[in-house]
Amino acid sequence: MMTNSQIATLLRHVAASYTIQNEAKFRFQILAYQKAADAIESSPTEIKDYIASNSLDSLPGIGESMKKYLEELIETGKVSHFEVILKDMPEAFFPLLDIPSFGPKKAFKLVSYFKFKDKNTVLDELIEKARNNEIASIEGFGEKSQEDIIQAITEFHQGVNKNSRMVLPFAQEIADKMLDYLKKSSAVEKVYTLGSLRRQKETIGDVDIAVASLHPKEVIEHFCAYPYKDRIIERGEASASLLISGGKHIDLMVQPPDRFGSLLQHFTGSKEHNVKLREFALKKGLSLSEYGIKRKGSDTVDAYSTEESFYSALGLSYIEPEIRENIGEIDLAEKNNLPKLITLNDIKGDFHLHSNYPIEPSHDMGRNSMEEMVENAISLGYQYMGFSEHNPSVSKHTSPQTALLLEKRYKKIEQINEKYKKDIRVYSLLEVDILSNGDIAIDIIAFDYLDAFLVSIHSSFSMPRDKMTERILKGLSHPKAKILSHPTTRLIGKRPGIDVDWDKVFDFCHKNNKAMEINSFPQRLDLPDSLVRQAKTHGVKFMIDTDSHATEHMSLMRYGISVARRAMTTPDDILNSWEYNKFNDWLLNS
DNA sequence: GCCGTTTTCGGCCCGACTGTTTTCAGTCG
Repeated sequence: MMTNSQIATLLRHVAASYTIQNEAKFRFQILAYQKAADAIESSPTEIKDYIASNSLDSLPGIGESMKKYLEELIETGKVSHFEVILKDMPEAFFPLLDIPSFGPKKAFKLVSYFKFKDKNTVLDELIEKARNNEIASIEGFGEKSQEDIIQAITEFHQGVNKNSRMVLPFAQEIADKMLDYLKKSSAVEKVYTLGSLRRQKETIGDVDIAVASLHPKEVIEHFCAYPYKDRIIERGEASASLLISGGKHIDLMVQPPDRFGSLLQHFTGSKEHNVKLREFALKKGLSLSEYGIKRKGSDTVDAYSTEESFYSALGLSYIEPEIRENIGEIDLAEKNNLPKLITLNDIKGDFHLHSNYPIEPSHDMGRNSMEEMVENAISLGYQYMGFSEHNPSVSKHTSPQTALLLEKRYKKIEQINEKYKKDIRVYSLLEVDILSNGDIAIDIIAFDYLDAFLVSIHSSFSMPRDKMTERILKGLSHPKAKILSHPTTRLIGKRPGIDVDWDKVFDFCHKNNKAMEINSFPQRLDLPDSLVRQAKTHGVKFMIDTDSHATEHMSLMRYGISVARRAMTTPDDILNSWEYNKFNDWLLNS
């Protein structure tokens, strides 16, 4: 079985081989293979599943030929066309491509020069050659590049065991620290976080920052003097880049205020959005860059101080950063048909809250009392909320004991409703395990003490797809089971999601008025944005919840909102943005 | 090799920075 990332690597190897064989001749094949590799790598759906559903060409950059190659790859484990392209490349060539600052040319030159043979030792051998001063004399290399090779491989070895991408709050913290630092310089007029952090992608590689200033030199000077840097990676007139601890980069770009709009647009990306946007502009005879817009045949570059004016000059309505991912947003902007995305202000309740109310749960309890969480919800302006502690543990309780615990809790929630009735409606919910056979962890005699419940998977994560799908559908089949909580169960960077026939689950949810949760915990963000998009096409509705185990977690809602925005959802799609009566009707009567 | 409101051919984003050069090639985003 090949993973998407392994397939992407294979395609990049093909592109690199083409580059060595004849870059000019294969120029556009090289681009095509790289584009296909990007698309596959960033796709959450396995290639074999695309093939199974015959939808491979829905991926941008996968056409007729690539489709055939991938089918051959999944079926036989190899592609004869690729083998012909790759057969003359030494195997020691490929590991070098993983090293930052190495491309195909440099890698091939060194491997050929030293006649490296072994892919397992080539990195060490190359460092050895550099230390022995055998590289500086090669044509096109020198003392500095010899040193750079040692540094690049060493840093690669240090960083390779770490998770290479950060979860959002971690990256935000790095960015905020730098923003505070930059604001100390009087040369800085405006400063923004851009790149994937501005687009609120679920994980962040590098932190990108833009500054508006009439004195770029001073700004770069100040930036490069950042006390928490490991070293300066590059330093130019309008941009610079720092390495900070953990192998992360902070990249900076500077433009004067009157060109800040095009800089924001350029540096926010995504790369795929920008490429598409520039192709779109070219057809209108316009060439785009961070400096502005150049009309064909003209030498002047028109400046735009805001992104709105930049997009408007292309005949497009403003595109929110979260959806700049080449997912059809440019077409929609051209037709002035972009959806009005959900915002944090639209949210009227949180439905996945763990208090410390003692019901001897199967998993971790919350830290705060029900009252504390209710008061926090009121301060957030919510109109309704639900407590959904984990069910009492199955092994330690008989079914009547569980019912008794839930009855007591129900009375407690009734008291709370009485106390806070002017401000908020509190529902009695529960997060109920779906056991491995599809049964749920509470008995029907407990249902009376619940307005509704969430179901979720907390065990037996690796089951065959058919069995797992059946398990989820069975768990959701109870009338009061309304929400599938953290549906994929993934933990970013730690645990992949479960294997499920999502189309089947989404169809079931749509037909039976069940909701998918968008869990806001930054390590979860589950459903992921791409599956939210997929679910939306089935007509599925969503609950954005925090899964809070303490009052301060309740502010994580913003990350779930980001996921929902990236999936182009509107308030109509998000149940907990609905007015109370409509929402109540869905929860209790649908 | 991909793609389409200039559609089945003939295009394909745009520029910064570095090191090794003396005008440019390679890499990156």
